[in-house]
Amino acid sequence: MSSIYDTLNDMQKEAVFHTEGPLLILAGAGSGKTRVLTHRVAYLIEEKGVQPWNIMAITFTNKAAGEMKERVQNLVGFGSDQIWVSTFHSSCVRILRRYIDRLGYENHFTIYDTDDQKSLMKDVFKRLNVDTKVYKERNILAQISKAKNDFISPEQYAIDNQGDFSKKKVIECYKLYQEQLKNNNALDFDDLLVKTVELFENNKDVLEYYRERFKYIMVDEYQDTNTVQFKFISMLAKEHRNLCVVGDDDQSIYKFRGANIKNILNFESVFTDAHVIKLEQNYRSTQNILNAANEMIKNNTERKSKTLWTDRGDGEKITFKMVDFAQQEAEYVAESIKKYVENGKTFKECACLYRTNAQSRLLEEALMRKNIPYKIVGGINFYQRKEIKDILAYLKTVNNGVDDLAVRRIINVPKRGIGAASIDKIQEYADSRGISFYDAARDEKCLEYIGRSSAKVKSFVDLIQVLRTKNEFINVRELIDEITDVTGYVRELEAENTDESKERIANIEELLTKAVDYQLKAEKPSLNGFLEEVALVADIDSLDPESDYVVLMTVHSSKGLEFPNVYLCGMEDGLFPSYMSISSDDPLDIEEERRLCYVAITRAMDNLHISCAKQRMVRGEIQYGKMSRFLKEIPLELLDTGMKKAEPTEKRRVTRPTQASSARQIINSKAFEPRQFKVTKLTGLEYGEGDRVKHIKFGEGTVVSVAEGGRDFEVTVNFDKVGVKKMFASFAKLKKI
DNA sequence: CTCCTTTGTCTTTTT
DNA sequence: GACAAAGGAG
Repeated sequence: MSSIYDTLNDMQKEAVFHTEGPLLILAGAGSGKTRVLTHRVAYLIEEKGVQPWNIMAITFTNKAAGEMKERVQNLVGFGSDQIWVSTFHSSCVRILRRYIDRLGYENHFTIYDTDDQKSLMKDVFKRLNVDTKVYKERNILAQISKAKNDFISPEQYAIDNQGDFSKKKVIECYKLYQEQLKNNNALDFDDLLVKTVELFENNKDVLEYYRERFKYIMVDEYQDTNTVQFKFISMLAKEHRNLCVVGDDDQSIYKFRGANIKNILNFESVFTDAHVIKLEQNYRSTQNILNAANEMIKNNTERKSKTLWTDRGDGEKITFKMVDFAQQEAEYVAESIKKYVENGKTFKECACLYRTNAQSRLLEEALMRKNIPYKIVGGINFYQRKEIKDILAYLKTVNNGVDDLAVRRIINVPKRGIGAASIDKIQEYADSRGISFYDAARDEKCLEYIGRSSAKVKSFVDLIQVLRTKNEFINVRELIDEITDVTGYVRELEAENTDESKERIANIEELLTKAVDYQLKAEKPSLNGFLEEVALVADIDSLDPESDYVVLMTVHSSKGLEFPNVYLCGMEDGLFPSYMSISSDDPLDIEEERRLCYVAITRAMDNLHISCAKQRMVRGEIQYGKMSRFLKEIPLELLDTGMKKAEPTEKRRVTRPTQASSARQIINSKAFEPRQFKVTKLTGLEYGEGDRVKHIKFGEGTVVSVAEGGRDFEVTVNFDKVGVKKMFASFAKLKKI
């Protein structure tokens, strides 16, 4: 009898069937870990009788969560919406919305992004008379973030760094920063985790509740978890101990954000009875690409040994191109993509990866010149744009009157003649009374105190009050319309009539679309819910698999993705690896860069192009770069430098650590041609489009479409009773009737 | 109070 | 080279 689990290899099966107790899955790049996770969820529900709501799966991005949800849905069908599949951050928000009042916050708290944090810190600096020549907001925030990621409170931080004079200011700032956050009823990203763990520590009943609820916990990208995140999941898993973590120590690339690689390296010593499974078979890339990745990553000392192999065959060599100027590199990439597509391929198969966001500009220009559709991920996020932040600040003000940051942002946007002097006076009044900025602005006595421009402040307050009243009756989209209309925000932009202002209007319109989307999607739409969703999206979440465009992004953003045709640009010493890591006295910094490079290489399925430029502009200065040291770690036989000097005999000397016989390679390489794939597979199904079929759970229905996906068929069926469902053919066990 | 010019800083990566 | 902060003129 066949089942969905037949399509898994032995190691994957072992991981899926091992359901009880701690489990560490070391999953190399492209080894099908998402398949393992989704099948494991299916197995728990279908075979072990676990209730869907007893399962929690944590991913890193919303995109990964969404994909996982969908794939689980296809496998399980029933009750899958009861499983918690979400990111660390949104899980925490969900918990905090319910219980944060126990920590003295209000449940409709706002979430501060990096820009908000900076503004708040600026304010803290002002209050503490911090010399901005000596201290930088970013730097202090980084230190605070580090403390938070290690779950160190301001009080503890003060004790730990008592004698350290250089930390004196940081201690003060951390304390006041945290107080201000609370006054504004706001949490920053790190707080979401910290406050949840705090909540668990101080409220045993809450912890008990979630422990009972999440009997089975799975964590994806485990190598990138930090100490608080580890605390969060280990607290939850303590009772039932069914904690399954999936990760790859070679892909740990978020140390700068507090990720603790020890979480994965020491998993077995913390959970002494942990079962460990290695997934080393790669289903994504050609052997040439894997060899390059393997050879390079070997140079790292801190890792669990692991060698990826595939039975896909050697494939194409990796092309390497060195040019004189960075512009030529971009030109070369664009030209190569153009040729690639002319050969019957698509744009969306291509991705350009780079170390820093700044590199995107040249590529963008080159692609534009050649009329190649593209999308840039990262850089300036949609929600970081001025006009969007302004509108959101209005929404926040309407939603949460104590978010001083939001109120101060918009009190004079668009210009109302309320200047810095008036704002300072209101703030002064608010501080002396211990009330919020907005409440001060509403106060009659405060208006008297301001003097001249008090009428303008009054009309601003009236405006907000009207919006608040209206908010009771209208939805988010209508509220945004109301705001842009009544403030004249859009009208002002229209009058400007420049390219820039037109783009801003378009962005506001896009925000409206997003509000409508939210309205339709959310179970219980609310202003608060909208703001929350908006705060937690990452740029990568917006990647649309349907649209045909080249994707441009940093290597960091590319983690977890795969593309048939990958361009790795700017492979120069000082850029990749970064100058910071080269000049660092910690040799482990360069290892992190090497892992990053490993991630980059392993994104490629069929073709990998590496390029570098001898000269490029960085920060308005010309930099002369040498070829990246990482490139020299790739065996020369794997590279095609385009100089035709490689003799054919060299081909056979390619290191091949696997047993894959050449006969098998030929068979397999053929199997990857789409046409053949279709023919062999289609004959295996007894039903097709339009046929009536029967499903064990869903009853009878009509087949809408059959699509090939991975190693299986994805069948879409419109069931008479439950509607349209997507599922895998081998699992659905549909019977033709 | 606002607009314009000058000055300084930043660049590694982001939920 | 871009962008924000600061300073100066109207």
